[in-house]
Amino acid sequence: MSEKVFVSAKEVADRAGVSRSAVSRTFTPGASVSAETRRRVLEAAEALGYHVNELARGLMRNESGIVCLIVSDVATPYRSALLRELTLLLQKAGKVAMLINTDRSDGSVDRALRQAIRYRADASIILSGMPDRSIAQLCLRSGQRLVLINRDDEQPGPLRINLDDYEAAGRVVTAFVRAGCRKLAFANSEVGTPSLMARERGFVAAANALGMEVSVERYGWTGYDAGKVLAQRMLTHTQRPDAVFCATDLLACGFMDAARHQFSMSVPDQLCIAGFDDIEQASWSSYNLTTFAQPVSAIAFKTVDWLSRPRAENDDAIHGQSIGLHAELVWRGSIRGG
Amino acid sequence: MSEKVFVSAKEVADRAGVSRSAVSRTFTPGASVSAETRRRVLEAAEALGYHVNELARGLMRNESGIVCLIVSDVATPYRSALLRELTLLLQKAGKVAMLINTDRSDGSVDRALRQAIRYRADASIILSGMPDRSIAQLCLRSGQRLVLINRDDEQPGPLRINLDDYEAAGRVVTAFVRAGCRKLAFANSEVGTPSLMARERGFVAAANALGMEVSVERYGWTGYDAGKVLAQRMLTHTQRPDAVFCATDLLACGFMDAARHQFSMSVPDQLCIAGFDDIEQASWSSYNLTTFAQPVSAIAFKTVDWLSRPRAENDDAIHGQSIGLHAELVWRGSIRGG
DNA sequence: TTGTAAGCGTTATCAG
DNA sequence: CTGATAACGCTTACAA
Repeated sequence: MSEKVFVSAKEVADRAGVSRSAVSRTFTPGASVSAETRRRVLEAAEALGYHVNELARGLMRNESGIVCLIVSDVATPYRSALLRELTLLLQKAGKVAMLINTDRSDGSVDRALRQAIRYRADASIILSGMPDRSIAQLCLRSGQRLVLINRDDEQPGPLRINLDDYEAAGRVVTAFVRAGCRKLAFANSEVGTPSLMARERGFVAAANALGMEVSVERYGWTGYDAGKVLAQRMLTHTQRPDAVFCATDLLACGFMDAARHQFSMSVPDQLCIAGFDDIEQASWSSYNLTTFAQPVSAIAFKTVDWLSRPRAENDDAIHGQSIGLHAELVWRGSIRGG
Repeated sequence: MSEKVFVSAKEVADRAGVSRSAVSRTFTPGASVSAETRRRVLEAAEALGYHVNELARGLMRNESGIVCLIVSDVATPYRSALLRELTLLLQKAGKVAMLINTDRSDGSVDRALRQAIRYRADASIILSGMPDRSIAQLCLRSGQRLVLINRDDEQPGPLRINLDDYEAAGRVVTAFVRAGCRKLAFANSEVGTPSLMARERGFVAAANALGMEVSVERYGWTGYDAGKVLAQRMLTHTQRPDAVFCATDLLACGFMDAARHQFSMSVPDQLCIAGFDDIEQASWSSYNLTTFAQPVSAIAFKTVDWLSRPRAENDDAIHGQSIGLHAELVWRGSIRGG
């Protein structure tokens, strides 16, 4: 027993003694129904436990209300924070989020986009990875909207939101120099996404402009463990750095822990550290990390706002629209002399 | 321009010179199509960029492939870890996850379940909050499957997965006593969910059984900040505890930071601390927290496994099925003498 | 193996 | 304001 049996509009209509169109109209926001009909329909619906079938509605309206969130590393502080904001705003806008985890296997962003198409998602938001050009084009041709968050600005997609990683990284050089640091280092992961590389390039360039060399090291993924390993490598050099900019807060936490607990260095006295993302842990008093804040709310707001707007207005489908957001430096205690 | 125009099976059929049923059959796993027809359909589909419309398919099959994840505090380490496992396994099982964030406003679990019904979800997995009995019954009556993770065991739902919170909490008393602690304390939040309260009761009961009193304090939400506040309150008592069990790792991290940085206490020498959840940060060397591991993978596995199984087999819809999972104590450095 | 036709639960159109 | 009727894109007997 217990097959899936949902009650349909016809049953409600029968019970309320009206036509099925009347039922449909009752549940369509801007439709004309008399108060009396409406009342009777609502009553019958309540009694029967009727709920509009969004699948059928989507079929007719050619608009599913579904927005796909394509993301890897969901359990990471920054990603999950962005996820929280996005789902919240999407819901407020009457949309529903379909979450596609691209953690395992390669080319899974493409698979995710294909799934978005199969479910006739109104839009896809890509938080991780890069879609293949052809599949992205297919999405756009199908009339699906695409948002790329912190992806390469070269990637196709009608809305691209990017941070000023390069410039931000430059600003931290100034901070280090002001703190009296001379031997700068950059700790990066090997994943080499555009944002990460932009931070590295920006940091190195700004340092070079001041006539300083930067020792760069890359290892592993962008997590805590990689930060520890990076510290082990970089702090055993003959020339120990006195300031290190980590491409990510997670890296910074790992780096700091290793510096303190394995090399007995004091932060920020012997070593200044900066990170990027402003994850919650950066503010925990064990770390108290100076870092750049990802404007999570702003990113989510811009995204959903753009999605909620009518099509015609932003139909820059060929070139795409690019929004640049600013990463604010959050001063805490890991750089001397805030 | 750029209305949503997806290519339909009819167009593929026309191009391939076959009937539309042939197309349908080609994309239905166990259907009989000749190799030649199949090839031509696939070719046409590829050329046109055709993708099955899951909305329409769901309408016919009465099975959407959608599973709703109802959750609050997504950005929290434990929750996001569970989310990661669930989405991954669901995808592997050919399902797709719809994420409903219940952070804001009350009664939103009910709203979420209603949405699950509207999208004809095959199942809903509830990670936070409690559904109203009536709406839960409606889901079940509609043939939607319900899974409750770490909710009250009294709640309705055919699959309930729960931890042995009560017993686990008892085991930490033993650990504290073995470490020579005499003044036990329990730091809890005010949210009072069943799991949290079970930990508190289990801890107090086990301590009482050994003739020890426990000072219990409750404050705020289950986060880091609340942990700090709890420490400030509990460590200014005339009778300072020498061991504290925090209902959550997040609370424990906050508590530990406050104890060290504001009260200059050393952990575990002057104060033993235990937490619950085994979030990633618990293993970071600044905390090195002894804690209970949430069996995240097991939870996700049990859930998806149950969902993948045919209906008849587990149609214990009235009583529901209850799975008890064990929380393993992870020994680290925050209790003396591991 | 194939095509034809009916039907899934909606909404949109169009008379009344 | 209301009710018939025709889509929407798909699956699935049923018949060939």
